[in-house]
Amino acid sequence: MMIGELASATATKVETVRYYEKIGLLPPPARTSANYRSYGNAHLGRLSFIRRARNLGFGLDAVRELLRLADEPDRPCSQIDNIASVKIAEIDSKIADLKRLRKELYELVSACETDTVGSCRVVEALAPRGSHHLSD
Amino acid sequence: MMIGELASATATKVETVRYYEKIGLLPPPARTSANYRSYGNAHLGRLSFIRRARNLGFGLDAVRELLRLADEPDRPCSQIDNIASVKIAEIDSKIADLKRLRKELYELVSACETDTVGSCRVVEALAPRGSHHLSD
DNA sequence: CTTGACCCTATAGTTGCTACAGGGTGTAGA
DNA sequence: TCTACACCCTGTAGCAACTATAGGGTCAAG
Repeated sequence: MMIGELASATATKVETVRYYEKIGLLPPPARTSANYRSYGNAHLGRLSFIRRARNLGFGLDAVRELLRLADEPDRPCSQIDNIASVKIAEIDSKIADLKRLRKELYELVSACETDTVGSCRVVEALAPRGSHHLSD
Repeated sequence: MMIGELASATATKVETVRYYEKIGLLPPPARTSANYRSYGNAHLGRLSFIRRARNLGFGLDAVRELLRLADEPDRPCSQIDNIASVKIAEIDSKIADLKRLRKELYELVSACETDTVGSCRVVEALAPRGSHHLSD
């Protein structure tokens, strides 16, 4: 399989595949006589893994760690669970943040419909406590 | 107020304050005879605004836009509401994404507690459909 | 009078890609 | 056979939004 085929099979850009190789996430494949990269199913599997983990919000370092663990099938699953659990906690806190945010923004938008910026609650709310305008 | 004081008052790093000045988000303050930046309450207000907006998930361009609008108190509030409404929609979709993610991760973690990586659901789930190990 | 905490500028590094620039390869049509 | 075109190669520069480093200046306290 050539790089373009691998890329489209995993919804990845060609440049990203080469980038993953450069940073050591994807092993260098064999080359054809024309120096083209030639991939097999192992590469497809590994790249799919990487892309799925990335979509789940893991950073490249976490992906590297997951791959390292996944490559040693005798390790206890709990090590992988630990990484995933940390990620869940992160996600929970992000969700909480976003909900607070949403509530704040929603209240601001519904509180002013015809006013001018001078009395806009959005602006007031973003200014520091006790202040009423940015140029105070 | 010196830069360090301003920074700690707004939970910002000193370098970030200087960075905001460099990209034109924060107006250049007066300087002392020793060429130190000297900030007043207007700067504190503006930086608080920026940090709060950033924490609310606005990108620097959106912050710039909000500041521009906030600086002209006669504009209709609806222009700011529009920006906020778009942001609310973005937040809703981010929350939905994160919830999906959380559910997936949670199911994986609760499905395997004592197994080894070889049969770990996390690894299987990350691998492409139909495959059972990365080096297939 | 020197130590230490602060300040200054300018530049390079970070993460995770993405986009050139400047070339080579391989196949299909005129 | 020529040539147009899609694909491949390497290497480097750019994006957001900072963060860190190098190499210096300033100032109050001991």
